[in-house]
Amino acid sequence: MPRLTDARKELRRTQIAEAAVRCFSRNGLERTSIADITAESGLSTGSIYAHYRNKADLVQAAAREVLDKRAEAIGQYAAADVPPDPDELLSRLIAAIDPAEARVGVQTWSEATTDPAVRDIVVDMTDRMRAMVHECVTAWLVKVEHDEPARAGERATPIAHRVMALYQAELLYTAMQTPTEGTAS
Amino acid sequence: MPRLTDARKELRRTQIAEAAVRCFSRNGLERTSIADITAESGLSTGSIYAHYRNKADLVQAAAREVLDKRAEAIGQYAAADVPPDPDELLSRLIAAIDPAEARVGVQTWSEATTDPAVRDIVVDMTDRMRAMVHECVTAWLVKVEHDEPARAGERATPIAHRVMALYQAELLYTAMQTPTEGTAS
DNA sequence: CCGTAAAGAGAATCAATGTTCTGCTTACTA
DNA sequence: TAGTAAGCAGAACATTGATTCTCTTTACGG
Repeated sequence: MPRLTDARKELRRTQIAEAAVRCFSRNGLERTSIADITAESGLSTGSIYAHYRNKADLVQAAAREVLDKRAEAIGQYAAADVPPDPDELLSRLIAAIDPAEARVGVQTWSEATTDPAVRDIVVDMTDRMRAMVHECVTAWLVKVEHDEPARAGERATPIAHRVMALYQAELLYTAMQTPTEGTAS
Repeated sequence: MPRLTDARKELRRTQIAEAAVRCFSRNGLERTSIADITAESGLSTGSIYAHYRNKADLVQAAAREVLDKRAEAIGQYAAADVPPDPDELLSRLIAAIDPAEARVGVQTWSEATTDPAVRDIVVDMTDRMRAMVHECVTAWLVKVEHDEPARAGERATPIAHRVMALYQAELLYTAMQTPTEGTAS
């Protein structure tokens, strides 16, 4: 059967999703038309609908895209040999924030307040990120502060909560600055 | 000249703005039509356009409405005789969060990422709120911790920053829960 | 190397919605 | 208390934009 090979198909999907993220970052979720994404991706209407059921589907893909990338950044630190202390972890996370993605991230939060599908994605991703931060903090407590693992896990919970909260607040601040940042491709 | 007295006019404006906030809370900024607000407010299309230039204007009014109400809550604590310590302040602020307004608040953040007018409102309000928290923390440092005023103001800055950040994060969590909460009038 | 069925382009459709317009009603002023 | 200009209702309009349809092109399997 002569359809696109899976790899190529996935490539097109991310090509479209990335174009969508750029558009969303510029104009917001609802104010980007399919035509905008068409233009930004260099493809056509029909092509986009061949890869995504509809616009909502694309929004969800964009949400996953952005959140996934952020989760990835956290995961790296959790696996480090010498885990950073919470303050250091936080400032590294903050340093890794990309303004364009911050904007789409905040837009995603907004969408999550009314769209259950997006809400599930955001909640799930947030939980995963918090778990990773928790893991990282636990590792730090064990390796650097020499806590017992059990006690470390317990103590890590409120710390992870705070780190996440401060991180999200910073994301918000970043999204607020530089409202129309030209993201030339 | 037979126009509505200023008080009555202002009443209609808030009546419309409050209806708008309820609609936004349910369906989001872009997915509420003027017709929805018409129905929710019990008025008509023409009437709404007699009080607000257009939908963007209404969104800005709603943003001010929600943010103002939050700022008000903070202001009370700052003026208290026995200022609460930062932790106490934070938990009181959190306790005062209303889910419906939290949702609209988050939607407002999202709008601010692309609409300069809304952005200005949000940034301005956030700055004002942070200033109030700063004032409250300073008062606490002076009255309870017996710092000198100058030093207190300095020490209060990072604390106020954290309190605001944690508060905003909590607002986000609240907005995430209970996606479709029926707000019967 | 072909044949085929999907990918892709772009016009056409069709619903939704912001805004305006036309009268009727009412609240204020004189 | 009467006149008037605004408030207000609701239909009409125009535009926008998501989705669908048709046709052409292309990439893969045999």
